[in-house]
Amino acid sequence: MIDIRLIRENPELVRENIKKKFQNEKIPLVDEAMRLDKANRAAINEASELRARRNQLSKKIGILMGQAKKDPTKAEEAEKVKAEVKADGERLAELEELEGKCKAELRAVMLKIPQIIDPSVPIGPDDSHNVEVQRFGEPKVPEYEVPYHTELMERFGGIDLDSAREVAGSGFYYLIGDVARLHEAVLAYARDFMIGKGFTYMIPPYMMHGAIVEGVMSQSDMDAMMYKIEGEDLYLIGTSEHSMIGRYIDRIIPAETLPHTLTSYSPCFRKEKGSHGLEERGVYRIHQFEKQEMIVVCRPEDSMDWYEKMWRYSVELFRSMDIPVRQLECCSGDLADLKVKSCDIEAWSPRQKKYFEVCSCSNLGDAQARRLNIRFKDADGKITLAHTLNNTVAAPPRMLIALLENNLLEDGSVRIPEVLRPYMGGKDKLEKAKAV
RNA sequence: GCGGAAGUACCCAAGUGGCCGAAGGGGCUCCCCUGCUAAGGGAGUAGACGUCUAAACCGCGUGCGAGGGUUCAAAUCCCUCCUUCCGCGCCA
Repeated sequence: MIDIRLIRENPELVRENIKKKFQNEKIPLVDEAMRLDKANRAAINEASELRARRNQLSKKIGILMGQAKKDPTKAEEAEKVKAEVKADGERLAELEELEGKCKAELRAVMLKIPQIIDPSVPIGPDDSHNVEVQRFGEPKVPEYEVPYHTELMERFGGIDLDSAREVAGSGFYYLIGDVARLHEAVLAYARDFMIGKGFTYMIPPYMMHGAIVEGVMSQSDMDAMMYKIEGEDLYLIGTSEHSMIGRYIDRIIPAETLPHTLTSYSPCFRKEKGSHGLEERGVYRIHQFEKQEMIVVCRPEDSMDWYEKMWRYSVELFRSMDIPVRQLECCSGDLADLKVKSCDIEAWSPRQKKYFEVCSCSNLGDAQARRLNIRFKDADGKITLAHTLNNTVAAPPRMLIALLENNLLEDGSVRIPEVLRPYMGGKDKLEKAKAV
């Protein structure tokens, strides 16, 4: 969401930005926004004049009513003034309705106009134009065969999808034994890794009210992703970002506490409406998974530095588990409307011989903050919109795929990266285990 | 979940329809006095948002937990919801 003042002052810049994002159909929205903004302000002005008049006259009535106790003629006078105020009532009600309508329509339009992207963002219409920026680690393909991840997990007696389907449907899993333990080990390690970077660990609510959901996501995302609790005003979170950022709605943060660098754990629940390809079987795309996330709320001038730091943390984390990764920058057309700049960290899959997404790092600039009214206040009293960023630290079910594939040994066992061993009771290998 | 009480500015708190954007106190900021560790006097102290403006000040509008309603007029009356506290119940 951009500042309406930017449209008032520099509509051409906003149109150019829309073109860069290959959303030409949205260009008329700029004029639409200007029109609504103008109508809105006209209504506000007329309505507040009427209100001012009403306030004045009402005060006068009050005085007359007081005097009427001694002088009955004043009561008549008061009645006259009452009639006067009442006469304006209809017009005022009309204007108030108009005001509400314009405001709502304007917001709807503004929500569709994309955030101004960073000049460094590569221009391209869709994800095929995303740009590989850099690789970290050697993407190796072993001589021996690398099986599908579910098969690997089954080898260690670590997964039961059949029962999960029966109990909860497709898109759920039972993780078992060492695989389940490894899953938690990754989370615990990721948590401690971020704490080591100075982030504050947080466990947020896993459910939230509809009003917060509407604040943190678009209606279409909401329909496609969110599970609602029947009969209650509660939704299951799709990522801890939802309740972590929701925490800041309508807040004025004391500037001296910035930046807020947080790392949150939560289960995530997603409907995942849409097609599931062959490569999305197993634990790749599921309705329930767990994730360690990083969230930064900072001053505008610091957000690009944080963006750089954040994606590098992901790279460092994955490299410490011997997983080759690359940084893939989102091009303009693939960049979500709220984002100023974003990149994915993709892990190497020796089986598919390609990289796949494991982390998504985004700088939302002030777009999310404007939408949710997240501001900070300096010592001199100046209030400014904050910048917000988020990035995945680790989402184990999916990243377990990369972990297993990249650490698979020729004998069919999986080496446990050293950093995870303390969380695995010192174990250094996953070995064949019987199913339970 | 049931019953009871409450929600007013940084904090405490008065205020049951009209000179109330809100008494009083504490705290904080500034000034004065006095000086020896604490006391006296005075002034200031909604923030925020919208609008107006080139911008700011000013003005105007909104604002007393949130949202509706009644009324010429709502902190005050009515309805719904939320939160907190105290009992009881239930429960990891």
